[in-house]
Amino acid sequence: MATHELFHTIHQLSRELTKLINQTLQPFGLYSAQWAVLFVLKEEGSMSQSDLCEYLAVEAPPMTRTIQRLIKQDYVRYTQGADKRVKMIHLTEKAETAYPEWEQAVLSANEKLLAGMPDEKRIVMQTLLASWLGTLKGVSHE
Amino acid sequence: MATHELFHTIHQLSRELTKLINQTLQPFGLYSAQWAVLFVLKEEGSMSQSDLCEYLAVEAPPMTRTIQRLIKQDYVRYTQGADKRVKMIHLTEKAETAYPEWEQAVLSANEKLLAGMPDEKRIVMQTLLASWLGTLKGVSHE
DNA sequence: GTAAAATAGTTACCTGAGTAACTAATTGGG
DNA sequence: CCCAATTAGTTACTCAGGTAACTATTTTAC
Repeated sequence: MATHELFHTIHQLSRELTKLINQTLQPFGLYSAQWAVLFVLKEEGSMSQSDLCEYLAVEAPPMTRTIQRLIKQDYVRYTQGADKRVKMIHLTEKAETAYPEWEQAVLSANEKLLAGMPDEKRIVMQTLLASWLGTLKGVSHE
Repeated sequence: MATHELFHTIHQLSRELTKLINQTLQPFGLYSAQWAVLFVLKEEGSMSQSDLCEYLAVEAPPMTRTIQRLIKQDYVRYTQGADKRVKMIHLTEKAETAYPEWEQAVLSANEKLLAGMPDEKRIVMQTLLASWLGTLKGVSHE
């Protein structure tokens, strides 16, 4: 039973997807981790940094770094909430303006990545993977 | 069509799997990337570094680093081939001796990671993922 | 037979993510 | 009310992977 093959396939897929998304974003000076944040902020509006972490299932330190880079590029800003510990993150005008172009590039890349995969298969896969991830997250908390 | 959700699930799975394998290997002072190399060398015997790269679908520089760490721990050694550019990598006695213990730990971890996943589903998933990866690798070469 | 192209590995530097240890602010218990 | 515990975020350091540029060999082509 070659379980390691399954794991290896998943790692490779993850790397391959990131690589191709990064290639897509390169003309805009963005990277995949930044795009994930921009995407969530566009969907959800203003969010605290820890909410972003939870949403994207990432620890706090990588999020700090990603946001600092986005701030440097003036795509994101924060405002202090009533709770002075919290940084509420939101998109800048500059990001809102550029967003549609980014989105179109990413959407068309996604399409290419899934070309030749019938919706039916995609949904089966997504369902299986999501349920597996769910049980895994349980395992690690024991 | 939430394709980003599928991608996000795969990234998370990849990270979660690595995390749990690293936890399993920690008592032995090993990391997942090192284990992958040790496993292949055990299966295949002596291999050149570039063959290892190809087999594990990893670029040369990470492989150099992983092997250098394994050499430092005296789990691996290289001998120069007829072609002086090539380094043939092989396990040391020390690694051969310790291997069964490592293997058992990893196998039992793998079982835990797949607990609750019927073989049938696992195979469907593996098949879908592998065929997707295959087409993806084609896309990036265009 | 030698100069150019290809190949194996390394070095330097980058993204992405993790843990541990820290600071600053807030909440709760006595 | 005030001190302890918790929470939000940062800093420092690590692993895993990637690209670009390099060295040292080996092939290939002329």
